[in-house]
Amino acid sequence: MDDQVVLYLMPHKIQKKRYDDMKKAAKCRKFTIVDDFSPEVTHIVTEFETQEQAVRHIGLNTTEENNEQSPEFLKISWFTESIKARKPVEIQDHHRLLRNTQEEVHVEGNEGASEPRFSEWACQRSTPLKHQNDFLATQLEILQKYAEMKDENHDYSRALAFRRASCVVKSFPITVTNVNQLNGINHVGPHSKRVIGELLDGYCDEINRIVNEEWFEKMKMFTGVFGVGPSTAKKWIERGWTSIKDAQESTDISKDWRVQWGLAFHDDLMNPVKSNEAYRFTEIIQTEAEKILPGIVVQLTGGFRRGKHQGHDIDILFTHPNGEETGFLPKLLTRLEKLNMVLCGSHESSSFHEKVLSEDFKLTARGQLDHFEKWLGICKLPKDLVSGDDAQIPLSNGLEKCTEIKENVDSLDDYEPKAKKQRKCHGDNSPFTIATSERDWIARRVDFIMSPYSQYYYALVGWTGSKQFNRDLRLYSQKVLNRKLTSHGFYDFTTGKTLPANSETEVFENLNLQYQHPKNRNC
DNA sequence: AGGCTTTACG
DNA sequence: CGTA
DNA sequence: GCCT
Repeated sequence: MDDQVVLYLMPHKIQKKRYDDMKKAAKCRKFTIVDDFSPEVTHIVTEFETQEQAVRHIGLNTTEENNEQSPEFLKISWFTESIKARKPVEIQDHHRLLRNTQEEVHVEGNEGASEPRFSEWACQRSTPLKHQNDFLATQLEILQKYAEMKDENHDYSRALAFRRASCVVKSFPITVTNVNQLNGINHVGPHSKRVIGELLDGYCDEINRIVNEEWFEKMKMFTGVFGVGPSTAKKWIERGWTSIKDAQESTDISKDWRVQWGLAFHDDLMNPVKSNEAYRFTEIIQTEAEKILPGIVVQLTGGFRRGKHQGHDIDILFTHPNGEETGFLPKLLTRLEKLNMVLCGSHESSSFHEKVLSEDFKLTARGQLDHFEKWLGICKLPKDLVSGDDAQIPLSNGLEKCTEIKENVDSLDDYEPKAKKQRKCHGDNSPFTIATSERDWIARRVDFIMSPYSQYYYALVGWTGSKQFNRDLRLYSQKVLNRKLTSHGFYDFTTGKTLPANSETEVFENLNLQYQHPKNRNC
């Protein structure tokens, strides 16, 4: 009897250390325990609550093949009792997992009926752009930013804690009027509670002091420059600089192209990109992209995909269903340069390839690896394409203008020298000269990302964000599922394989999460 | 006490 | 270090 | 800072 027991302990929802200890304990007691699921397995032990959840995460559809001797699905309690008894104990009903007769809706010690419990994971909650606690969220994020900027010792992690508290109030279903409404909610601890309480009373000294701190103002200002992070900002403050102008007038400044252009076009780049502008730019890109590579998928991502009305840059993700993506981005950039829409930027290739994950060797042949590329830069967008502060401006306005530009440049195509001259023009003139010259365009931060089709939906989730939503998704994936989520895929440590996804919905299904619409990922 | 997303590129 |  |  005993030797017929083949144990499979599912790693999901178990912390790695505890999981290893449990396996060790089983081996010590001479249990037959396997690392991966296989048809010989007779006893599956898991932290999942229902058999259906467990089956989903075993991956293979095992249920079909061995009806005759289907394995037992057991709770951890059976495992611990068996460890204590030093032999597999008799299986009783309370050891078995629940069966999902109907999806979800098992109210667990929660009052009321349908009110879903407030999840500890932000990726399991809906976090809309417009929510019930704008003021509190904004204030908590001041504490977050301040901690991030100080970053003495481990302030970066304290910053995270404030951000999580902010995310809680952002997805809280009602306006918080009393701190006690947050009792028992994860991620809102004593410090955040104290702050919220004071804010509700009308005065919070801690926040008041921060917003009145000159250092904080300067840090916000300097880190607002493209290419300038906390470290550079601190150096500038130490030099006694108090305005962007001080940095612009300095002769001793970083030669990093981002800082150079970021300073020169600071005014343009501080001017928020409006959603209409982003949509129109995407259409232009779509038109050009299709000429270069028919069938290409062009997707506006970032905050605009989450329904934001303004943002600081435009993120566009590309893919091609037939895997013909190699070399596309350079061609697109050449085309945009001819259209006189490129100010500056840099290509970034990636060594990432599925083979790097599954096999343990690095390809050195660049051409083989350039499947996933990025371009980060600054584009020139016609001002009248931008000026649509009125949402009712017909789309054709922008597109006509675009066509006009294209025609002009098409005629230039035959005049190689002229085209070269144009490009050189930017090389000869300093960013500052260009910025102050008469011009009918505005500088915009733009990211282009090319993803292989096999990774596309993971890239889509990753590039749609928000940043906090991604952090939470990935942490959830690691802690709950023992799997690694990136914008390249969803990787199972135990099997060494990535799970494919053919839609954004499938990404969430793979994660065993309720689908969240992009507009509800504004954590 | 240890962990906090991801992790390569320029 | 800064960016994504 | 907050959670495990």
